[in-house]
Amino acid sequence: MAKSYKQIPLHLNISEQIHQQIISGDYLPGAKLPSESKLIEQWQVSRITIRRAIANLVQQGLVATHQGKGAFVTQKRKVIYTLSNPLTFLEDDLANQGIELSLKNITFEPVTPPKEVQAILQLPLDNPTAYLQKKILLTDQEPGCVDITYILPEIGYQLESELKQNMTFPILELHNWKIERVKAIIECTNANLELSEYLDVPLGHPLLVYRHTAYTHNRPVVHGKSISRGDRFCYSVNQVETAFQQNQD
Amino acid sequence: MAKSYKQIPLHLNISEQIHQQIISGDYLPGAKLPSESKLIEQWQVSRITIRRAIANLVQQGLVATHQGKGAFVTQKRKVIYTLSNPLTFLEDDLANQGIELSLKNITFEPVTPPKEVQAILQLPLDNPTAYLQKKILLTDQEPGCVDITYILPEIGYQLESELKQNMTFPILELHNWKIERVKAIIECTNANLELSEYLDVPLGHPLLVYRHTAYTHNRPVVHGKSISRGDRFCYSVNQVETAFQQNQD
DNA sequence: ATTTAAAACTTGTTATAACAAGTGAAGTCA
DNA sequence: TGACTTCACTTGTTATAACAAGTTTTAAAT
Repeated sequence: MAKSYKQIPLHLNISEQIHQQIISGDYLPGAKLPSESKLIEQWQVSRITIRRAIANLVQQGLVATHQGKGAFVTQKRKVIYTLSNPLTFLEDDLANQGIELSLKNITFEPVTPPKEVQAILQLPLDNPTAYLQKKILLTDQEPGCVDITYILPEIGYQLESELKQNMTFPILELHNWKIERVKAIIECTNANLELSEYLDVPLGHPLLVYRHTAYTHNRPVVHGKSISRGDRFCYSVNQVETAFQQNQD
Repeated sequence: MAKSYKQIPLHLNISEQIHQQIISGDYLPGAKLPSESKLIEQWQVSRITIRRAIANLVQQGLVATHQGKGAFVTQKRKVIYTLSNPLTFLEDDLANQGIELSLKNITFEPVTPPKEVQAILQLPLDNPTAYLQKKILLTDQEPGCVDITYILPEIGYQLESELKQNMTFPILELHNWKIERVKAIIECTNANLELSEYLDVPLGHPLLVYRHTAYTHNRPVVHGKSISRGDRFCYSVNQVETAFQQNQD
């Protein structure tokens, strides 16, 4: 029979207690939690409740489950993106942290972008075409970031082969498209189906989004977003008082 | 009887289709989805599957549920934090966007901070005390951000009443603690129990974290984190080429 | 007419049950 | 020995059922 419940649901109670056990070191990072059947035995509740409790922990990023294997405490060492000069944005940064960076191209094709993107890139109304590139950044062989970028057609056509194998900004820099300004928005979301497959994370996993537009001679050249695993990445900012007077516009 | 399932689970199929309906405008922001019983009728599946499908949408931030009322499509208009001068960090920023800012103090007390914080604030080893402040920032009367900050004891003692009612940085500035540099990390997580109560969001809701340390004359004065609702806030950055040569250190 | 109480919605929690499917170890056959 | 199969163990999906608890509408009582 279904039992009554008061203020705090059972599944929450259980997940909070396991949470405490993880924090206190009863389960170290990488360790395997007891199997569902053992937890059912231990807590004397139904499987649905245990599963809900574990789902809570997964949602909080403390635990990751693998079908057929078990539930494991996640170990988080975050990769730091430094928000200073956009050109050194990634490669040097990651190299300094001893992280191997590789790249996998998913899509590279001319498309008609959505209205907002057409406006941002100032595409001609009679032929609003741009190259759409999707690529996955792998850090230490694991997918960590999806990059979805719209590129001006002349650039995309000219640099296709290089853009497919390298980071965008350095390649532009190499070919006389000097990036002088980047406007960016940092936000967070949860993984949808497409992203969860690209990044190998469960649906709803927290993700960091870096939406950017890069300018050369006050002309937008690329616009897109980089979506990183929130459990593995973060952004670093240095705000200096003097920057206030200098970058006023 | 339980039916077989192939690659794509039913609940995912359903949530993706509802997702499409939301995107295509069948359900506008703020609109109410059909009730669970109607969706069960519509899709000819069990309640547990419909609930799982809706849970997926909630997890992705597309839908919010209210017991006794229903499930509603969320309407997102994000508040923008500009990462330029830390002093104007919030108040001016939000005022420009026509957003009313108010503040609710939760905690203000002297504590012995954790080891990492002691080191960052360079507290004396024989008496490692600092003020711990927790406050909630409300934008347009709704809780949007939790601020958890450790403050040097002399500052906390002197400015207690003012810090309880105002933003931290402007108050410090007013009293000869000129903030010259802020080191910050931006990351994202999902809401745990404490944060979900403070911010009035479901467990696992995506959150933006701004971890910062502020310096006066190369001395750390405050260290803490601001945790904002990921569905309502984002950070804006302007990366300018010239900034590279100037802020080298 | 206003207030109160009941009823009819809604979503939230929990239990039991069965089958699907990934993983790894033990055992079988060549 | 080596490749294959089988089995036991794991988590994943779905169904049915009952009760808890907010919310709104309706009906009753004053």
